[in-house]
Amino acid sequence: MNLQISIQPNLKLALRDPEASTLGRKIIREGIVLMCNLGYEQFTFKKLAESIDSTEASIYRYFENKHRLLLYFLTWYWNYVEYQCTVSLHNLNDPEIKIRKIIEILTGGLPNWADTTGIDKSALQDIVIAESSKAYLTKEVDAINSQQLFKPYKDLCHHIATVFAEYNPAYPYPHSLASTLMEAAQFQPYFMEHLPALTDFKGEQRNKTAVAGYLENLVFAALRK
Amino acid sequence: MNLQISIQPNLKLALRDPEASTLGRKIIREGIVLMCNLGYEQFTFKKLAESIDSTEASIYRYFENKHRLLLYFLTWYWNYVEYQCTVSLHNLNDPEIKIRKIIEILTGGLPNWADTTGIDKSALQDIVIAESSKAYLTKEVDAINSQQLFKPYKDLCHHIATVFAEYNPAYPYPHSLASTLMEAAQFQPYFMEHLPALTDFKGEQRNKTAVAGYLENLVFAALRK
DNA sequence: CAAATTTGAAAGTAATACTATGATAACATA
DNA sequence: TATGTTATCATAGTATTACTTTCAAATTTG
Repeated sequence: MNLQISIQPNLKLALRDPEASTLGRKIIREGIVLMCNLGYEQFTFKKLAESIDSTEASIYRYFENKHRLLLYFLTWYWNYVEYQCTVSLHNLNDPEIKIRKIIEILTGGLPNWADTTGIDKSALQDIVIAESSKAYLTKEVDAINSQQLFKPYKDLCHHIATVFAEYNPAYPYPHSLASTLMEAAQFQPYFMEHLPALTDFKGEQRNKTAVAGYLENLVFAALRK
Repeated sequence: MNLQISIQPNLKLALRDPEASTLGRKIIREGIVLMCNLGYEQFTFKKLAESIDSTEASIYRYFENKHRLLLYFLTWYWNYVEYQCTVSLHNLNDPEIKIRKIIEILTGGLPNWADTTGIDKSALQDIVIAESSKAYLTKEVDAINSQQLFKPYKDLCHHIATVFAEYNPAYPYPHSLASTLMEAAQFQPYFMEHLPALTDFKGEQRNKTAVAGYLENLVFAALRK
């Protein structure tokens, strides 16, 4: 059996569906690698055009600007995480185990399991860690939000909050705890690598397991009945 | 008695001390208001020059680029918060009360108490909320860090972690909890305003007290002995 | 095969992020 | 008060970014 899953970000994000053409797919796949390497600020459509042997104008036919392309990447990622959560939690009843699973998914990097997409998940995860905040920390946030473009992120947050409520229905802040968890799962590994003074993870344990330990401790403490 | 406090960001941040001249002080004071209004991306030295009736070139004699200016603003802010914590915690013995005070300071906005600086603290706080992450989420992070330019932020984090350790010496993640707290104290009010689905704070309670309640609950739960 | 669509190639524009230079104003010292 | 120093202004200039436009060639689709 070959499970074909297709992760399709909101169509409003792109001017035309990039998964429907060779050029479009190259924009996404090379774009992820290039943005990961250069960082959002240094990344330009011109550089991407060069690296895929195409032109700036052609890329502009797919995406209005690089902020939309970033949103497309992030949407892809959050849809993928949501999908992973849905699959992983499917047969589980115990909310405690569900929460552990969620934290594992959020911190664990994406398994390349069943990957037929050709998307470099590890590069994508690096983009999510380093550039996510730039998606919403902009003066355009309200305009973007009113187009529902943050829906996958909000849906995942709500999904997690629902599991928290299942674990402890009396806890008053499930959504805030979920968004704090999602943010911390990005920031703590980044701090661990670049600003270790902001964490308690020492050099030798530079692995995601340590972060997961901290987050589990935090979440279960907060939710304790 | 007139307490004169002077908050001086790291000198390496500026090419010449902006507090030592009229123009320099205008760059800081108007710069804060303008960056708050336009957001980091739309803010330019040219626009700032126009709004203070000076020239781009003159501003470049004070700051290498706008990222340094942002760092200067943030450093000012974190030094100020550190100072406030030092003063507020001075006569307190009970670590529980200290923690409540810290959360109040982190979420409460800056009182304009004893203000002789002419700096718009409320605009500065908006910059901290919306633009802080852009200070370190850049490919230059390691270079900047090696110049000690994140020291005030790291010092405050360590200060808070120390109070956590005082409250519960056995807690294994005081620094990560401190950085998570500092980040959440910025993000939750931002989410409350722009992406309320990521929080549990409803429209009518759009005040910082609600966020403080969530953060106290979270921190004390994590630190529970 | 014809028509429609996509892409490439090239050029152009406005704004950004600087750098350079010479003139003038302010200021400090002798 | 004269003189040297430094800060600021005014202007101009460069390279890059973030796009837009146009037209021809290639490709896809009906």
